[in-house]
Amino acid sequence: MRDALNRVLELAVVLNDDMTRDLERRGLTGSRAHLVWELHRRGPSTQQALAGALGVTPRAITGLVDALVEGGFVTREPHPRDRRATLVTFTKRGERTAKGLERDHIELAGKLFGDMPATTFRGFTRGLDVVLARLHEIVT
Amino acid sequence: MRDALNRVLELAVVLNDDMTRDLERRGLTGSRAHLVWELHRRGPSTQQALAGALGVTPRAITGLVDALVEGGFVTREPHPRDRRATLVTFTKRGERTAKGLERDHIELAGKLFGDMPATTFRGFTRGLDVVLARLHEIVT
DNA sequence: TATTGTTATACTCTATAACTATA
DNA sequence: TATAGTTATAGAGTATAACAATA
Repeated sequence: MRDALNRVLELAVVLNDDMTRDLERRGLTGSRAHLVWELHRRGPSTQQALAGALGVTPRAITGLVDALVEGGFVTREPHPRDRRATLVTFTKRGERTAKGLERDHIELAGKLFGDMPATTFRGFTRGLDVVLARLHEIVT
Repeated sequence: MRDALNRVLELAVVLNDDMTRDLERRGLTGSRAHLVWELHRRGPSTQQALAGALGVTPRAITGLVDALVEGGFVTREPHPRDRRATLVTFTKRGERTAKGLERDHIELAGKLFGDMPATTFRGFTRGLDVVLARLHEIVT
């Protein structure tokens, strides 16, 4: 069991390193890519909404949006009905980048699972579900 | 396949959050715990050796060791045969903490896998091995 | 000359708290 | 009063580069 946990942790680390390298190729850090990912799912969003989605404080969002504006990925647009708020909105480049992230995600899933025998894949995902359920019990 | 990747990523995130909470209870951050873990495996080590083990620069080790000395987990002892080097060495508290980390690790593995049916566990670990192998191919 | 660990400097991410403008 | 986002300040982790002491 300890070995299984070690391999799960190894998977997490190597996966993170690999994904980080891909993000850097697209001019993003992990945190900035996370924001781009959520913005892609939600459409133009207030910074409050993004803070909730990413689980960080509004102050952290200010920094991430500053960097993404600087990099030409997003703009801050005035909220149509609340002059306190801004709507973080993709530029063309941001849109392209978000779609690229999605392609990377699909491609990675294919590389990891694509040529895995169906029975192995089912066994893996079944175990994964059980582990995730246990983990959520622990956290609660 | 995309869903399987998403669940692997979810596992990584929740596992990391859970372990981080446990580390904080022991007065450690993730990076400092990583150093403690390696020191436990290797015994008293030079900062160069720790930099290699953790995959960071010697400068980063200086900061981590400073914090661990401050927290009473380790001391810097003179190297017996090389006056340039220091041997990072556990205090009693550091020793106890390292053993505590090991117990936490075993306990977590037990919670995650302990009551899993043997066939489910085997299916999971087999899939895990395949995924890890694919991932290491990708990274290479 | 090469290595060990330091200081100097900088960047990313995060947090809390005080503040401005608006609701 | 409450909310959206900012500035101010701080801490953790990391990197590169220049440097001192020692090998």
